[in-house]
Amino acid sequence: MFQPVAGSAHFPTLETDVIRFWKERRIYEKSLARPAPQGPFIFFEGPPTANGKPHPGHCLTRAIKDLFPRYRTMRGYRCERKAGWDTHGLPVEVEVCKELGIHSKAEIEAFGVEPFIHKCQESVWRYMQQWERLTERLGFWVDLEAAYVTYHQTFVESVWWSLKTLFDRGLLYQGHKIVWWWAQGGTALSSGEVGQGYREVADPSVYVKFPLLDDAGKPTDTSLLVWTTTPWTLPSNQFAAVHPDLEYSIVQSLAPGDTPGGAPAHGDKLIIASALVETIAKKVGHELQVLSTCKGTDLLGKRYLPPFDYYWQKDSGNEDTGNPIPMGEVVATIVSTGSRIHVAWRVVEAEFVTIDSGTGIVHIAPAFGEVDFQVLLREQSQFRDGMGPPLICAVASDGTFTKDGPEFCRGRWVKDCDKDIQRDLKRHGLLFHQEQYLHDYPFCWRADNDPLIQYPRKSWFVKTSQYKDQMLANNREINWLPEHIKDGRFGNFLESNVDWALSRERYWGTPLPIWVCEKTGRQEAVGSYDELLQKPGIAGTDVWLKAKQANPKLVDDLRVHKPYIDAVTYDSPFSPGARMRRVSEVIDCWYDSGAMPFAQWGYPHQNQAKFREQWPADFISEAIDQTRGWFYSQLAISTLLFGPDAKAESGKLKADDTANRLLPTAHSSFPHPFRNCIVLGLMLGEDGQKMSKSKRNYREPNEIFDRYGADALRWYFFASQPPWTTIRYSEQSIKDSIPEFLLRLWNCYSFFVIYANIDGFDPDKLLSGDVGQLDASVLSRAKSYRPIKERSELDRWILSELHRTAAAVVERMDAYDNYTAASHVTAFVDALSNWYVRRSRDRFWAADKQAVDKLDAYWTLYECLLTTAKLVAPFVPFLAETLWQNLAVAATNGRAAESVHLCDYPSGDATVVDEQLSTQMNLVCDVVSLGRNARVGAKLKVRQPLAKVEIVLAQPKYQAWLESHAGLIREELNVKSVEFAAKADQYVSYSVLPDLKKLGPKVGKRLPAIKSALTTVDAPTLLSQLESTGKVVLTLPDGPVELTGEEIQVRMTAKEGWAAAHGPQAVVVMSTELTPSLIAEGWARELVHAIQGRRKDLNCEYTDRIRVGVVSESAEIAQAVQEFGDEIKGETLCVDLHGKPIAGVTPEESTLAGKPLALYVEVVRS
RNA sequence: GCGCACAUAGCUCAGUUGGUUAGAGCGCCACCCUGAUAAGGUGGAGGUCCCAAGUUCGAAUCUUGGUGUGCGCACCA
Repeated sequence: MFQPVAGSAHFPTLETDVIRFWKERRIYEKSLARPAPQGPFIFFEGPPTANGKPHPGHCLTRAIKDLFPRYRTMRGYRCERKAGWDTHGLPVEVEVCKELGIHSKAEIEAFGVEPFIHKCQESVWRYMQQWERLTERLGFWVDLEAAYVTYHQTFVESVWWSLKTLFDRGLLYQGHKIVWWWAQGGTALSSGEVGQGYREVADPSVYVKFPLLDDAGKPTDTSLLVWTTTPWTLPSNQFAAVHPDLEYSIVQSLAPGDTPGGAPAHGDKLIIASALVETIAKKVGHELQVLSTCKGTDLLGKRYLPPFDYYWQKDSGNEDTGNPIPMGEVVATIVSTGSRIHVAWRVVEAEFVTIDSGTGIVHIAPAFGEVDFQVLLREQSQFRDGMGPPLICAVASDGTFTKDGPEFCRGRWVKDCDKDIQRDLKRHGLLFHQEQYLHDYPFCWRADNDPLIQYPRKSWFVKTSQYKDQMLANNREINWLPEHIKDGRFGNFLESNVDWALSRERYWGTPLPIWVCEKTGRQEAVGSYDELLQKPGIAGTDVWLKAKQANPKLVDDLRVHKPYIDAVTYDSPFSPGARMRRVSEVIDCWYDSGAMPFAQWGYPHQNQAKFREQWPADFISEAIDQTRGWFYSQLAISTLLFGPDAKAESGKLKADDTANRLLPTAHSSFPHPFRNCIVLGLMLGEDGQKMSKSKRNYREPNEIFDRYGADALRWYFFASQPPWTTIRYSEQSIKDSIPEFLLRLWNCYSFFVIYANIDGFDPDKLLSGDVGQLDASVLSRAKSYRPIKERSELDRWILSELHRTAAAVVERMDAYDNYTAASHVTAFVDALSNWYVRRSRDRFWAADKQAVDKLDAYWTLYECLLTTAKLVAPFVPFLAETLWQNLAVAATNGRAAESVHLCDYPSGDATVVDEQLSTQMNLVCDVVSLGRNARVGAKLKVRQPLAKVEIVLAQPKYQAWLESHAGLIREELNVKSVEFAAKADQYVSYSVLPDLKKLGPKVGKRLPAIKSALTTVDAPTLLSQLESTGKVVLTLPDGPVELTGEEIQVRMTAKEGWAAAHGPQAVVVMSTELTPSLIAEGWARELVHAIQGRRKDLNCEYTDRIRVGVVSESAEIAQAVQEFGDEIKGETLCVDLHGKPIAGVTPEESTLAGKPLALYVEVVRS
């Protein structure tokens, strides 16, 4: 017996039952324990941060991450799913700061790094419960108990190992980086944070003269004119840059009062990009007379006097003569040419110089601009190490001028000095022009009034740029979905690769495991905590021990974090008596996530075999915002660590370095660490805007689950668009997936269960022994089960569709195309519901419970439902489980597979698929649909039987087949006979069209002529020609052309005046003549309809018998009752039908055949 | 500025290697069917397939240019 099924389902309730079932029976664990003939399917979980609330976008990610592992598991793979949490980073610190009401690093230090870290560690789990609930409620099967956590000691130590490996290979180095710096808070900001803080402000815009020097180093009367909106950077000027290809003009500034030819004032011959002469002349309001022009290249190397001379005058200290030499005079040898030039304050070239604004000559202050800094690096690289220009910077990290700045500025906030600097320039005759300039400038997002400045910080880098080609090669082997990511966004991103700035001057992160000798400055990387403890003269570990003693609840993992790890020092191997101290930085938390393929296992300190087995991933998925994030961090780390170089390098390292002997070799060919990656589109809110808490443009996931259920949400994600499109969150669409799919399947299921129980179709009795997964071979053992070949066409058809669908779904799912796969499923469920079940209803209702045809119908529908449950299991795991638990488990008294998720995925039996049958059934559907269409046109409702339907086929070959389905067509269209019109000229007009696809390549340019010729020639003539000769000959202006029957198509159009409709394959004509008998039958059908309505009103059971009295003055109704009484009784389970009122029964009054009708219906109580 | 993607019905989206009359669902209107019934079916209205040029016998589809949107990168001296 099947358990009775409610007519309408409340999916959220069913789903929570299923969750409980999975939990109690440990179904996920059992699914992992299944035999896995296909081997492992490896999945990596991109760690979310539990520090923020989950939103619908996370549901999409987690749904996709569930779909494919579930699918693969059913396909015979073993897919472990280790959860993970991203726990480090600035967002966590910010959250804690908010809570504490503090902002800056100074405030954190004042609060105390130790308690701060404790708070961070606690804060990480703030929304943990919500995440876990969401994960479970969505049906994302993932092992939360075994989750890796990036702050855990084992994880940190893996990261350390990898960093040590990179350090030992010379791939981790210290350098400078120009960062957006929040001086007041003492913190660098990420580009994302900077992007949030742009605001339009008015800054001073100054045009400054840089007097050129002659060969003797004396100022000339000609100056470079440079432009800047940050006057405070001028004291740190090091170069002036021009574009080599631009034309520059030397102009005479004719200020009011000056006269051409008169003695020019000091320096007022100016060099400006020719294209900007006019613009600048207009700005200053007087003429700039062009004296001569030159190219940018002609200016290269020319020396100039910087506007402030502190550094210019400063003792360079790098000459060995003993005599002080001011920096302005320092000369060094260019390695490549051997020539000696001044190292700074000269004109250099730069491609980024434009004529969009300014003067075409750019003031270069390398300390305060990323590109400026690049110029310095390039200049430095021309000289021998240390001989080139040093980085100069007159600003301290708190944003004030140091003693290297102009006297009037020292100790003052740089932006406050702009005015005084302008005044000073003016006094020295160097200020050519000044104005206000409106532009966007970044401010700190945490302190609106603090402008950010670009500032050089010491930073640690991973030399990723050296591995660009290998990363690109690795990328080429990855299967990206959608494909364009590979060469598009991700490929481009790799192309423009720069070294990874790894360090962060923060507190809550993986500490950079580098210890520095306090005396020599030499560095050493440490690969684990144990390794550290083995160091000679180890000290400072007591700081942690004391803290733990004082507070035993402290999580042990904190021992590898700040501030405890900072306290650990040891004897320097580089200098006797010196100590090794850790650098203060932590690392970018993206490195943590990118290290997860090995760090999740604690590799190589433990689980070495596990890592080798679970690497690289077959499948990962995240949204497109992870291109620069997790996708990149994984690829970069893996390529550097496990790429072709790694093995070669490891050979050179110490033999006892176990870590390096453990590099994975089994899969060292690209791609790694992931082979297939679905890049999800961004999810936007209902309003098309980015989802944001403040806008409230989405609903909490939990509310969605409670209202519609997780399956509705999942199906919406999987089936409504390819996953990589930008998806606009739509609650209505989620809601719609219920009637469109879930409920439709549910209806088939509930229909089946209702009638199977009524008829005693009980698999428990029909099937003996082990029933396993109730697949075809098991079912075929059952009593009353007949081979498919022996069943009716309708059964064979739906089973063919079923297996065809299964095969198609598997093909698409193997290609990670859930969208197309889902659309195949939808089409099948639609066919099952709207054609198979509907067409088979009479068979299920047949009186003879043992009729072969009836049992065939049960077995067919049963197999369809069982297989569909398996097919949809990865997509809508809850509904699938609900179906399975009743159809398979309950129905066999628990002998079937415990869960649908422990079944094999159906892949379709090709021997059951009958393509021809599909085509033919489509034709029947078309014909029926056209017939209904014709009825609508003639206003003949389907309840009114008609004498006949005439069908005109475009292709006569299907006639015989359609004839064999006349019964089906008769029923659907409610007609007495089906006929095929041979001579259909009275109903149909023909036209002949070219088959463009076939004809195009053959006749090319003559196609339009043929097209029009075919419309002018009489179609019947052409057709008879075709019939007799097998071809058609057209005469065109440029000669005759011969067309075969293959190359033309005949189109039929129903003529006016008939109840007819036409489609591409057929014209269907309904006979409109009504005989008294037909009319009477029509009334009988009306009566059946009315009686059925009554039954429903009376809440009759499906099996209740009734007595009916039909009281009407209409002779037609009486006639109908008399003539079709048996039919009426049969249809309505009526045991007694007469024309009299029934005592004690309230009649239903209505009108039928134009006369009042009183309908008495009474249930027969047994 | 550069790159990637997207632009098709009121809404959400499909549209296979270029091919005849561009589809689906929802919504709207009309009708129908109904013991699966808070479903189902049929029909209708609704499209300059973002614009322009080109290739082609033929373009929603290919090419080029443009417009708009989203995202990313760079720059903002």
